[in-house]
Amino acid sequence: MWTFWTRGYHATSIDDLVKTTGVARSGIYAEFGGKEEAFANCLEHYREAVAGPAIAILTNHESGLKAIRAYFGFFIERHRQHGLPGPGCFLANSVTEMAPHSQAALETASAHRRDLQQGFKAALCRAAFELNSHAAPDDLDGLANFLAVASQGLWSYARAMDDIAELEQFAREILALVEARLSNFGDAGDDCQA
Amino acid sequence: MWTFWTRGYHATSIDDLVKTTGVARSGIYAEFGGKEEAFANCLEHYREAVAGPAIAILTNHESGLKAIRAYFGFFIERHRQHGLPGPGCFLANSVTEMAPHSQAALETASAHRRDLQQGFKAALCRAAFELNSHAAPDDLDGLANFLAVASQGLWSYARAMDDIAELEQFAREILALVEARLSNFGDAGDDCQA
DNA sequence: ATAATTCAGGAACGATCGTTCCTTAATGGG
DNA sequence: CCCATTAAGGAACGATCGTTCCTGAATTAT
Repeated sequence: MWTFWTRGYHATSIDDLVKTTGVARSGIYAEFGGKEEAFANCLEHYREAVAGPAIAILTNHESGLKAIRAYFGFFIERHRQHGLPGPGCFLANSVTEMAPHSQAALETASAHRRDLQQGFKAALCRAAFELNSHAAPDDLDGLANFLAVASQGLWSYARAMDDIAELEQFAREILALVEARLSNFGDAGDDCQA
Repeated sequence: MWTFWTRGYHATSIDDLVKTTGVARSGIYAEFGGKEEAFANCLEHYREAVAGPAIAILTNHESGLKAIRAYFGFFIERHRQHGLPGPGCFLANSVTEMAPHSQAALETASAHRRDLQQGFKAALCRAAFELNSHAAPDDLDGLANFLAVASQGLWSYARAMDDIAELEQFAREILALVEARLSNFGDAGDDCQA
């Protein structure tokens, strides 16, 4: 999976897979059936083993705000350990490379985006309660969508950056924006006119 | 350029270029020297002919807020005309595909990111003045960085979406977030403690 | 009108691609 | 101890890759 993840589909040859995995040529075809199916398999495995646990952070914490902070903290910590530039998000990379020519990759990625958006939505609901925010459900949907886009953007940027401090600043800025917006909803009926 | 843009570097063959551009095989090598150089040339051309004018929107409007709104409006309008899924941002696509293995693509893209960030910064300075915001220069840097990341995320998402209304919602949410944060700075010394 | 020059178009090269198939070493049942 | 079964390792296939080179038609200068 790592090879597909870092190099992408087209830039990875069967020879590369043989060398990096140790599995013999025939083994790859016996187990998966070919390059395309092996790639799809890796994409699914990534969703379960990498993306899934990351999204689970959003639902594991009781506090919504802490959950969102923990999600971005996990992101930063991961890149602090592995170093920059990172491999990015395998799903996002694949969509960029394959879409709009591969329907399968597109569907897998949109399923992932839905999961991520729902995770953020659930955390935001709790956060809005904690902050006594008067945000409407539609507002939280919009915020959740935004957080999904922003976090995907962060993952993508991590593939092309070499300064972890800059990445941290981005993450902090996103958190500050969301908190400001949430409290903006909360104050909406009190002292603001918008 | 369009072929490289939509399909990416590795998935585009010289045959594809011959068929889509009409230029003969030898012409491509006579004019550019090879596939890699042709790709680099397209990347530079994209920066000048596509990314440049888009960034110029941010500096052309006198009003900072209008400039930022116009930038995202241009983005939406472009995708409304061309239809979804769009080709994404050629520079961002290339970074995702080539980084971290191609230093050249990485440098071109980071130069683009700097341009975009500076464009947003200039517009934000004017916007902060318009709104009587008390945001510090560092705050505006952070906001500009955020806007750069978010707009890149939007371009990337446009490559994998088919509903323009959803794209519009994302753009509106980003604008709302930035405006909320700007006015949050403005109120910082008045009735908030953060 | 003729000769020199240019450049599009395509044939052909070696390398590498994804895939298939055959050989061979390891394993388990008789 | 011997044979049937399995799976790994690598040779080899046609197709396609990026690149080079050659041919022939169009153009320009003399």
